[in-house]
Parts: sequence; C-alpha cells; structure tokens
Amino acid sequence: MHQKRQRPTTGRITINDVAERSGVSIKTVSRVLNNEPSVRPSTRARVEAAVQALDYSPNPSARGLAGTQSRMIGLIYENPSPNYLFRTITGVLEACNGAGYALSLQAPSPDEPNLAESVTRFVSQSRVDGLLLIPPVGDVVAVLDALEAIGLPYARVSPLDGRPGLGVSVDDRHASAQVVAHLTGLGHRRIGFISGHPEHGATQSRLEGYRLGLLRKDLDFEKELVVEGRFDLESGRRAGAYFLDMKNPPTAIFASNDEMAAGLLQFALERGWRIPEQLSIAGFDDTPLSRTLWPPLTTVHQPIRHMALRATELLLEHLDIHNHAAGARLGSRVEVFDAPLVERGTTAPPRA
Amino acid sequence: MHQKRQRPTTGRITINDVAERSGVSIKTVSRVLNNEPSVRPSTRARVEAAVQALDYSPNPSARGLAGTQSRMIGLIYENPSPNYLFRTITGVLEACNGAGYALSLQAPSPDEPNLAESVTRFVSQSRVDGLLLIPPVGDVVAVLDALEAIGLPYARVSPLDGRPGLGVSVDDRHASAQVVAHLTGLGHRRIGFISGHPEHGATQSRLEGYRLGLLRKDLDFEKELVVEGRFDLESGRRAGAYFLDMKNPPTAIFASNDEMAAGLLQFALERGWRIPEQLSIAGFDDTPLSRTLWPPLTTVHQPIRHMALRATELLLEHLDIHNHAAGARLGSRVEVFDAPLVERGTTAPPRA
DNA sequence: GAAAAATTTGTTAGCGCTGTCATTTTGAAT
DNA sequence: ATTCAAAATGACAGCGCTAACAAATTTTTC
Repeated sequence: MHQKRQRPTTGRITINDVAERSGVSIKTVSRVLNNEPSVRPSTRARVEAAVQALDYSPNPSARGLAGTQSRMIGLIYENPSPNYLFRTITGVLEACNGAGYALSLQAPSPDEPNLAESVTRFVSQSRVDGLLLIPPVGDVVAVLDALEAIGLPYARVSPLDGRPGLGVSVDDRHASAQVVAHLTGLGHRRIGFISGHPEHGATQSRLEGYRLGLLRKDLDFEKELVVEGRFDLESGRRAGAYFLDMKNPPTAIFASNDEMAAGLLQFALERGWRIPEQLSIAGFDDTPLSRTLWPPLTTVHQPIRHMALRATELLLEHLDIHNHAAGARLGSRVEVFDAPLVERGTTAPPRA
Repeated sequence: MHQKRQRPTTGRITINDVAERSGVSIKTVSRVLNNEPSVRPSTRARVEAAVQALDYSPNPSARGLAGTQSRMIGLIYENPSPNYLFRTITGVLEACNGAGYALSLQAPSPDEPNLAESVTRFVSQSRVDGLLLIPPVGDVVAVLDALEAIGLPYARVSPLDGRPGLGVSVDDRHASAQVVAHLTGLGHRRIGFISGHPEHGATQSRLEGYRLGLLRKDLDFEKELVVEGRFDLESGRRAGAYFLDMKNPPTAIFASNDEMAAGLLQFALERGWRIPEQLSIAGFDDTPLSRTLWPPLTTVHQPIRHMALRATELLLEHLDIHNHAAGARLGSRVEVFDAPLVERGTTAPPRA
C-alpha cells in the first residue's frame, strides 16, 4: 500500500522547506529566524512570508544542538507558599512568552540534602540557558557559587545579600515603617510586632522597618513587644497567646506576614476579642488570604508577579546580549519595587 | 598562549568519551542509557561505571533531535487556584523526577481567545512528548481533538466526560453524599446547598451527590435550599445573604467548594451568628484555607497531589511503551481516587 | 564439533539546525 | 567605467545522539 518514501522521516516542516519556498539558502532562513542583521529587508519579508505560509516553527532540539542556546530557562523552587509560587510563575511565563522562551520547572526532591548539587544536576540534565532563583534558593551561597563556576546566568528575586548580579527586590524596611506610620497615624502608641523566621531574609529588614517606624514617632522600642514567629499560622496563634495575656497588651499588632496575622486574628476571635475595635492587626504580603479573612486584613502588597516578570526580563536580556559569550560576567543590576500599604478592615483607631 | 584545539568545541563530556573509557562503541553506551535489552550485564556494568566516573549526562537536545522523544512533558493550565496548581505541580514533578523527565509549564496568554490553537502552538514549539491536562483545559473538547489530530498523548486530571483516554478522577458524587450523611448524622434535616460554577464539571456531580445524600435519609430535595454559586468567595457571601434571611433558614449549609464556604462563614460571622452552634457549614476541596479559617472548616479532602502524580505516571508509562509508535492510540484508563471527609470545627449538632 | 540460531556489539547515516568561512552582490569612491 | 570595501548570501561541516542495519560473538542443537 505505502511506498517506502525517500526522506521524510518526520512529517514535519523543516528549515529546508522554508528555504526552498522562499528561494534562499537555509542559512538565510536561519538568519531571519534569529533576527540577525545583514539580511535585506526584501528577503527577510519573503522568508517571513514562507514561514507564515508553512506554519513553520524551528525544532528546539536542533537549535539547541547546533547552537549554544536552548531558549529555555529554569525555575527552581523549594518550599514556597503556593501563592507566592503561583504569582511568580505567572510573571515568569509572561516574560517568557513575550521572548519566545520556554520555562522548565524543577523542585529539588526533599531527600536530596545538598541543594547546590541538586541545582547543578538539574542544570546539566536540562541544559537551560539561565535560571531564575526565588527565595530561599536564591539565598544559598553555595548554589550561586556553583552556578558561577559553571558559568550559568541567573537572576534572583528578593536577594538578601549585597552580592552583585541580576535581581529585583522590594524595600521591606520602608514598607514596614509605613505600616507603623499607618498605625501611629490612627493613634496607636503601643504596637506589637511578630517577626519572622530567623533564617528567612526578609525577617531582619522588616524588623528594622518596625524600629524605624517607631523611631520616627519618638516611640520607644520595647523588647517585650516583639515576638519571634515562624511565618506560619501556628506561630501567629502563639504570639496571640503571648500578647493577649499581657497585663498591658498592645492596641495594635503588626505581624510580619499574612499567615501569622491570620493566626493571630484567629486566636483573638476565638478569645472573643472584637477586631479591629479592641485590637488592630496588620500583615505583610497581601496574599489572597488577606481578603478571605474576616475582617479583611490590612497588609502590605508585594508586587510578586511584576517582580518575577521583571527579573525574568533582566535574565533574558542578559542572555540575548551574551548569547555567544558563554561565561560572560553577569552585569550587576538590582531593581527595587514599591510595596504599598493596603488598608482594609483590621486596623482602626484604638478605643478612647 | 592557547593552542587552537582540535575537536572540543564544548568542554562537555559526550557519549564518545564514555564509549572510549568503557571500551565499547557509542551505540552500546546508548543502549545502556536507554535501558535497552540485549546488553550483557558485564558490559552494562562497565558502561555504567564510566558514566558514573565521568559524571556524564546525555545531551537532551541531541537525544531529541536524533530520536523521537524529548523526555519532556508539558503542563498547561488556565485560571486554576494557586493551591490547586501548586499541589498538582508537586505531584507531577515527583513523577517526572522519578522517571527522568522534565516539566515544561505553559499558560495560554489571556489575549489568546482560541485555547485549542494556543495548545497546538505550544506543543509544536516545545516538542513535548506528552501533555498533562488539568481542569478546565482538560475539559475543552476542541483541545482534545486537536491533540489527537497531532497524535500527542495526554492524560487528564478530573475529566468530566466519558471520553476514553488516560486520566484520574475523584468520585465527587460519592464524597458529596458523604458530607450530607455526616450532616444528617449530626441531626440536621434542613440542609442548604451552594452549587458551583455551571460550566465547571464538578458542579453537576457534587449536586447529584447532595441529592443522593438526602434521598438516602428520605429527606425531600427542596429547590429553595439550593443556590447557584461561582466557586468564589463573593458567591458564598451572596448565598449567605440568601439563606440567613430566609424565614426558616437551614441548620446546615454545604458549600460545594471551600472558597464559597469561606464566604458564607465570613458573612455569617459578620451577621453575628455563632458557628457551628447556630449553623453548620461544610466545604469541599480541603484547601489550606480550610485550616486557616476560624473555626476550621469541615470539608472533603481532595488528593490533588496524588492524583497529579498518578496521572503523570500513567502518561509516562504510555510514553515509555509507545515511544516508537508515534500515533499509538491512547489506551483508556481512568483511576478513581477516594475523597475522604475531614471533620473540623464548622459542623455540630443543630440546637435542640 | 559443525551448523544453525540467538544474542550481543559495531558501523554508518542522518535528525534540523547554527557556526565558520567562502562567495557573490551591492554601493561608494575613484 | 573600474576598483574596492562593505553588505548580503551561500556551501558545508558538524553539534551529540539514535535508528537501521551489518557484523561478530555466543549459545544451542544434533
């Protein structure tokens, strides 16, 4: 029935078909595909028409094999909150789609103790052109060192250290101070603070912001008004137990993330407190949670999606510029985003 | 300084190096790498040792170009809840890591109206071996038709139709009936129901389960006790407004997802109702939300991570078996998972 | 112990593209 | 016109691997 055909092992359209149809060599087609200069506009148009007509799209494997790029970037994550990851991915994909890159996702398996090794393995197995690092992976020095040893470009979201490289971050300190300003503006003078996980980087700067906010209003920093949490619900509840049982409890409590604020709120409601009348609560991050709680939470909005988008753009820009020079030093560029306060229902003036 | 070397354009180790070191041909190395049979155990061992020693990992691009597989699967999503996506990805990656596959993520851009076209483009640009489809993408017939036309294998999570193919699902109907059984067991006889988005597939089966549950206790299905929601917080609040204002409100309300339950809870608390004393509430999905709310929500646990893991395994199994036959018909196999009831704090006996 | 069958291994030709370098064409400068 | 540089295009060799087939080796059979 079927005659054994000569060439076409795959039915797919190749660069040859495009070249033939537009009457140029495959190399010229390749030039057009890669936006190389020195192609006459008229030929470029002809080639593009052929591409269009044949609905051709280049084979990434062939490109990857012949060239130096794979047009794929990787995102490695470890224990993020679902919301954080979701917003990040959304932003990354926006940037990727715009630039014709694909996204490969990877999470180190929990039984792999050495993160740097995991990352290296992932990179060597998947041959991504670059990596996007989000906390806490982006804060592990060993990982960064390993990547630089290999010469793989990366960009970081919310880097903590001053290490040079590509990245985006938010001014946690400033935003925290704003929260305190909001609270003092309402009339609060006794403001509790729930700090975060000591190993998480934002913890320190948010605490600093809290102190800064107090300082600006000439309020004393009182050690007993600060509790260390773990960025989770439970530690918010524990902090609640601590604060609400004080002989002279604060009139407002600033939890340095939403989860802990939720725990605190939950605990206070359970105890029969009325929020925000008897106690103002503020959070940080503006996760969807903050709108789901009742009353909805006053918090700081983190432009996570946008940050991820921008970080990806920085990375891709770098890749496009240095697509030939493999080990090109990453320029250093960190963009800082605003994290605005969102006033909702958990903050109000203290009872007179 | 540097002498121009002969061959090594990339510093990377190739199959040739492994072949040389183990004293066999590259084809034999290839056989070992791909777990092909008819390699003598002793040679296999020798090759594996060399692989190990050289820390070699095959170039995916070369494999993809030469062979018929890319060892990459794609996951396409559209408007999932962050939690759903997160748990899904976790499961998918577990399966991928175990099998040496990579995961490429893609979301159709919102300004692309034709989903089937988006999917086709993604597939042809990324050359994935197979696709994992989650709701609602997996329910779009045009997408499935397009994939079958191309001959790309896929597996679905929670397929609604009876279309043959690979998939995993949960018995929504049974689980819903269980919720009703729980409520009636507590003594409730007047049970409200908030159904879901009419276009979302689970909606119908959860409603059926509700009816079934009533039937089993010889309770009448009353139309006025069913409200149509949209699976979001706001519709839960609206449903709350409806139910709480009834002359004879139900003593228990079953919301067919957690978000709506949260909205209802929020609204009821706002109105000053005491939960669960005055009103029992049950949800569906067991999102983290359900533990964050106060009181914590009684709900149905969906084993999303596990389902995604299993769906991926089914897909990969298929790929491994049919890795040569491109258009091999997908076998039909749908595994059904249990969705157990989780009793927490929002359900209690009605007031006497 | 030779022939036949089964098993294991090797040889070679691409897969579809990009990089290198050679060649042709074009435009500017005599 | 003629020369020459610059711009545009093309020819061709791989990139590292797998598929198809060929060859060598081992095992089985009588």
